[in-house]
Amino acid sequence: MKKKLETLIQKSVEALINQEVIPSASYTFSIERTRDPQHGDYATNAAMLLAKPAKMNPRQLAEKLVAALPQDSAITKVDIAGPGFINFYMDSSSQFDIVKRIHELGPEFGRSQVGAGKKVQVEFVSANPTGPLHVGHGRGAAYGSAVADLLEATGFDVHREYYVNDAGRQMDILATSIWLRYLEECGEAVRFPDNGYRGEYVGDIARDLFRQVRDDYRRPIDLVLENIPADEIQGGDKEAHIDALIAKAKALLGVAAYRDVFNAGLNNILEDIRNDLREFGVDYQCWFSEQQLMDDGSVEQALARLQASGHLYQKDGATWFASSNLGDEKDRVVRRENGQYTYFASDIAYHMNKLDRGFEQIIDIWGADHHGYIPRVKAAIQALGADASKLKVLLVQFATLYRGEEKVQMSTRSGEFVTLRQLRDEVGKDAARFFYVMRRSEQHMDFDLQLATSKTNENPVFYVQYAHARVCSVFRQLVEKGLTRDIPSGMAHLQLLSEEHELGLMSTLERYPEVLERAALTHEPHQLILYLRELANDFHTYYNAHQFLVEDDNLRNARLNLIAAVRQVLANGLKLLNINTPEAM
RNA sequence: GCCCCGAUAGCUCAGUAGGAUAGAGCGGUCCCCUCCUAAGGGACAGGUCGGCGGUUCGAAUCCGCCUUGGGGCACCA
Repeated sequence: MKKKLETLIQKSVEALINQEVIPSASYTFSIERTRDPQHGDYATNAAMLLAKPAKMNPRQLAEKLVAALPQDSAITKVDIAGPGFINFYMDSSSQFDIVKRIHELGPEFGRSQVGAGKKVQVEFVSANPTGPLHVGHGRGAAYGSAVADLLEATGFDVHREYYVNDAGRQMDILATSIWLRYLEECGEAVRFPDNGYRGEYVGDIARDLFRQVRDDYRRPIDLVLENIPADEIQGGDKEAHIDALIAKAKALLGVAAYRDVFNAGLNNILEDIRNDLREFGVDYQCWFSEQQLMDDGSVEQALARLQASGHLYQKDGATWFASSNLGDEKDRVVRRENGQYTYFASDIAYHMNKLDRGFEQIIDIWGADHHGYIPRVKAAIQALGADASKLKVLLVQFATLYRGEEKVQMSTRSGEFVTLRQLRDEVGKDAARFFYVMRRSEQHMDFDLQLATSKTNENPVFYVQYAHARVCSVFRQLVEKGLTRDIPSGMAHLQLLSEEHELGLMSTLERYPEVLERAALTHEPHQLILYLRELANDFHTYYNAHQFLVEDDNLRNARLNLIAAVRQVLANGLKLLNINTPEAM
């Protein structure tokens, strides 16, 4: 319809060019669905945009444009309004088709092929396996899976991935923390390091370990603390302190035993994260191990490639990547003076791997605090010979947690944080997902636990779910009242749906595919939420204004078909967001 | 200091390629169940769109400067 109008207006413009009213050139103008029904169904700003080249006032030009407009049966009326808008009123007989289309397509309604099978990878959450997921990760999980699901619904070939940072110092700190808790369990008088992981789960893992190996990994605490520099609270450096403890753990335990403690932590926590996400409705095609990149030589290969293309150099005993030539603000170390690769080195290898797997678009979803990291990764992609625009980094701002008025401080290390699992237990999966995705991802978000956990809270997810349940309820009432429903008859009498509420509802239904496509392409799932709230609102208003189960068979059947279409679209949207569609509440 | 993201109703936020009178939810005041779940609906009140310039027929939206909140600037991950 929009396209049709566009060609009609284009013809009109060409006519005026031929009459030399407007200088010859190609002009772009917009055609929009109007917000206010008083402005017809569609409007164009063509007259206002062409007023200047035509050296005429917009309203006069609009009149000429309208006069030159070819006749078309779909247009019932054309108006000139405001500063020079041309408003189009369309023939209403076609608007009923939407009810039929939704009925025919069912769950498929709204899905499309705009993605044309393009291979897209979406990497999200990728939290370090050093502790359970907290509510900050939850936002990334909800947002990332919504983006992936939207892309899939619009025809992209989507691959969801979690990058597991199972190598590196943080994991050693975890392993050492577990070992120290284990020593406590054995009866040693341990002083826990300031920089260790203090969460309860560390103790849990340690106790499990103790049950399995008893005293096998026990070493006298005096021996452990021998030659360890002072901790922060003792006036020393907490980093040096913990590093020395890690080294000592490795030395006293030996490779195999240390590995055992390390894996106890990794496997335990990873399993927990996996279950957590699965229960949250988030599934991955791949859990990608950083350690594997180290083990299979990918990191070396990646660096060799950068070396070969002249992007690496040595300085101060370290190996540097000359990223500042490629848009980064400074060069970055990839291999430390001590011979160890940096986290960035494995990330280069990881992105090389992504490129090699043939993804046409790579989407990384990160916490907003990592934004400074973007230029160097883009630089790496360029240095590897690919187009930096293949990588799209989407940032998710923190969800600031409140308990009533009080802000909840969160730190994984200190162990004072609210986990995603706790959140789910308190507010449920549906409310959690809905809340997280309701806001634009780059917007800071206040998540008041007390409000979200309150039973009496007016949770917006209920509002949408309730609309769905209400439709179901009407169909139950239909049976109870001994009335019948005839779908074909309803379709044949859709023109009886002439109430303002009904026409508005149909036009809202018609927008769903556009909303879905737009939400997917802009990576903005909140647009879908907004739409669902609007649709629910339209329905509730209609519900209050009119009776559906009326005596008149034809009208009743038509109305039932309309509300069935509403239910279908609500269900399609909610399912896409992995939110339940209750039949009764 | 440099970089990123914000600043819109009392609060939390939308605002679709610059468009017509800036919207919603919550909170406030008032109204609507002899009727398909009132977990609903309707009405009213509430705004210098952080500020000042600029671009133009037209700016919350684009550009510049400023104020202000958060975040980031490692041989940590």
